[in-house]
Amino acid sequence: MTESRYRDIADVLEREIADLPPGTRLDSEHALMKRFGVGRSAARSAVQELERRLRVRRIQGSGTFVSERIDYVISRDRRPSWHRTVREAGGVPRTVVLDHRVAPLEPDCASLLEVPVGTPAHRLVRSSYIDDMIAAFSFEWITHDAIPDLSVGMRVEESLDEVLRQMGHVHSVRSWCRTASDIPPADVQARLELTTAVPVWVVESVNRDIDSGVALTYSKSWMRGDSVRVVMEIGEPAARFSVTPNETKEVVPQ
Amino acid sequence: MTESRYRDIADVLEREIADLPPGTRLDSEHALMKRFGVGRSAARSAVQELERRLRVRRIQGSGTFVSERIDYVISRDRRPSWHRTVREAGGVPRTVVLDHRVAPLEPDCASLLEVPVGTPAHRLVRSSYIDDMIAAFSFEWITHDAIPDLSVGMRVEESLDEVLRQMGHVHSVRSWCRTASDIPPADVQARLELTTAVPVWVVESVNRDIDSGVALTYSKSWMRGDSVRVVMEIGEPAARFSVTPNETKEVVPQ
DNA sequence: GAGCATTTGTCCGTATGTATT
DNA sequence: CAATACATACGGACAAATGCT
Repeated sequence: MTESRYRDIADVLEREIADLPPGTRLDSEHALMKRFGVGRSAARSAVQELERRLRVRRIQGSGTFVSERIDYVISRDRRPSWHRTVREAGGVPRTVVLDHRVAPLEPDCASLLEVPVGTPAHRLVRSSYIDDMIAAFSFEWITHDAIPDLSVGMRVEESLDEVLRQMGHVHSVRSWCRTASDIPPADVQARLELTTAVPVWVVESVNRDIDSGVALTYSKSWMRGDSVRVVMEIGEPAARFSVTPNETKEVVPQ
Repeated sequence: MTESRYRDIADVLEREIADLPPGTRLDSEHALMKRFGVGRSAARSAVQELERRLRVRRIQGSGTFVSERIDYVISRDRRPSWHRTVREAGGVPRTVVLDHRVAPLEPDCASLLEVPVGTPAHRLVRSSYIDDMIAAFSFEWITHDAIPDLSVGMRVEESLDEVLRQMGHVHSVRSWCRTASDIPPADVQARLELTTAVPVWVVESVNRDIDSGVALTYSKSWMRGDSVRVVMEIGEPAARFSVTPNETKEVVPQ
């Protein structure tokens, strides 16, 4: 492969920031120029390389910051809760309601929630953060029957899963889920504060009450790849196999 | 957001190549400079933007080519066959065996295949292509019981699923699967002919015989994001919902 | 194999624009 | 308003990989 100074610099920086807490600011491009004795382009390429590796995110006018990337494991038996998942990974979750209204369900949502088209349901639009860094953007539909006064609950508790438990007296579990990765549409890209077109996670999910089996919520979320690593599992649990497919012990032959 | 000429150029080119067959070569950077009346950096940035959008892949010394991106849908009821999936998407699949040996199973694989540690099994290392463009790289372990003379079958048929059907007389189905997206280790990155560190799919799968329930194969594959869009589904099928989570009808409020 | 043109990859210096603090 | 930091862009140069003669 082609030699490159910027890759060396990126490797050095990657090792350095490995132990730094998320949100820590890196040296500016100008500082890197002086430190490594290179021009602007090499210094800039190095930091962009780290951005491609999902190690940092850059904000114009502000700086380059160590990113926080948590595992978001989706399987039949895990609670469908953003807040819970983030906290278990050691991050501080936060969710902001951008819009909340009660509206009749469109055909797509209605069929997934197994109610007649036009049935009124809560419609939430929210942004989610990890350690105050934007991580996800989502639409959520919650059947009106599950919890008529959703807004009351959402004022004291950010986790939808928790609100449904405490005020709706239902325990939601994932009954269906579809995950992919894609270039988001421009509006979603803007919501995720992405300045360039990169793949993000698309997670759709239908949750039901564990006891009655009644469909409660349908959600469609976009998640930044540098915030979460979505891991999706189907079938019987992986016996004694490690959960992280990160480490590769196998060596490529020849 | 920041204005940029290169984004405009990228948009123009993206529309132009939308209808071109995969593998078609784009204009060189030099040609784009003259055509759009910009310098090299702007022309180059435009093509790199298309690369980030997974629309093209670039090969040093050769050129920039329209990429082929197929849907790879993983669910309980779909056949675990690369060749079948690619062909259904209109692409031409090809697989090359890099290494084939019979070796005793390590603990991890043995437990997933539910046989004693050290049981001999076939170990395949293969590269897979779509329209002669590298798309995937995988390790596969096949229990020796399922098909003792695997190499004979692999000489006439590239699809492992087909070989097992025709020579092993077993019909494999996915019993467990885990999918994620990650920056690959350097050796895998090289195998995928990636010159920069970008996220790729990691798909692990255990397949069993549909009749006896006996575990047949365990595989770990890496797939380029600009070759396949992995879609994974758990739970009951999505009713009348479209399979592609691409189109976003919802409008972001305010 | 050697040589050559083409194409992308890396890097420099410099300048200006834009967003944040 | 000023300073800082990232974003875009120009022109030039050389390196490395590819493909063809």
